[in-house]
Amino acid sequence: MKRDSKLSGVLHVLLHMAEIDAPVTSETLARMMQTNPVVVRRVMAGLRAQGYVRSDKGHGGGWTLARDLESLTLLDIHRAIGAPPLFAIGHRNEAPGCAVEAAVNEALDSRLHQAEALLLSSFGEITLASLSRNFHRRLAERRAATTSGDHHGH
Amino acid sequence: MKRDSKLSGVLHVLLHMAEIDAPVTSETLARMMQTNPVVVRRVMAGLRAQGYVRSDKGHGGGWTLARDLESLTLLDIHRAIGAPPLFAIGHRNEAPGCAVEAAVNEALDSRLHQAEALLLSSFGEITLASLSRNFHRRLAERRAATTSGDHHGH
DNA sequence: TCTTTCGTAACATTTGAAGTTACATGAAAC
DNA sequence: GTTTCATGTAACTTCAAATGTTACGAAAGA
Repeated sequence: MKRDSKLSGVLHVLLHMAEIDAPVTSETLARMMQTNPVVVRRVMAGLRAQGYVRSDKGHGGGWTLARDLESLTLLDIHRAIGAPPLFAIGHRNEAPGCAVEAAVNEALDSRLHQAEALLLSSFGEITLASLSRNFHRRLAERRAATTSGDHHGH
Repeated sequence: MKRDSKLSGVLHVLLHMAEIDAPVTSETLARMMQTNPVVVRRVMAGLRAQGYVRSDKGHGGGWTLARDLESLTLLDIHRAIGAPPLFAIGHRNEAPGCAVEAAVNEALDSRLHQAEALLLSSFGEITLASLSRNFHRRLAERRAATTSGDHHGH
């Protein structure tokens, strides 16, 4: 079972867009995500439908953030890309005539739903802005490490 | 992304075996799980390796429970079938040179791990015996409903 | 009008799970 | 002992879903 990395890919792209502050083409984003422009458009379409990003055609066109990162959470993004199933496990038949099946499904489903609720609510608490801050902190650390390695430290 | 239903399938099978109290062939189990005998053997092999079930060849052979259902939890079963990934989402590259990627991965992974821990621990609290009790309760209810429908109620 | 860029349908590729076949091994029945 | 029933397992095939690709249309600016 292959893992869906749409969410992670989109987040990656959005954070990069926040750094650039000018329309970015699908072509460029595709290179960042190591994928294809068409795939980018496909997934970004969901974000546009929610008004999180804008797309413009023609010269100088491309994708632009339409919202403050502070106002966007992982949950928003997850929903915008179609709220794909979070879990890799589940049960087989939805309408079990078998009482054993029903008992198993009930037990599994209740725990799965509980875990899902927790996960989604934690997604709701993470803003893209906080991810961006985390990113900048890393950049700074990385720069500091490099500088000291170059014997330019104090 | 297709959902893995091994866990649910195996639970189904184990509960049925508990009812039968005689060796059950892969053939029979396969019919219960609506699959193929070889697939059954494949997944049951993991349970046998843990000593949860026994298999015997030849006439009158088949699969037998080797443990009290009270001593088995969903977590045990999950591990016995190879502890397949619980989540359908994840990130792309494990070794990100990109600081954005690192920030995104950290945020996602930490929440995912947290949710996973919760889910696994809840699996650890559900015994197969409790599932079996749930199953018998359902049977009784179903029987009661049928009886009253047949005008045999008091 | 020509180039750029998105929009999207249709098709191709890939990948991993699941299913299948085939044959070997071992145990009980006869 | 040999026949039948059952598991063990490797190898192969099939299938489904995700992803990638091609192709062409629409809109916007140069």
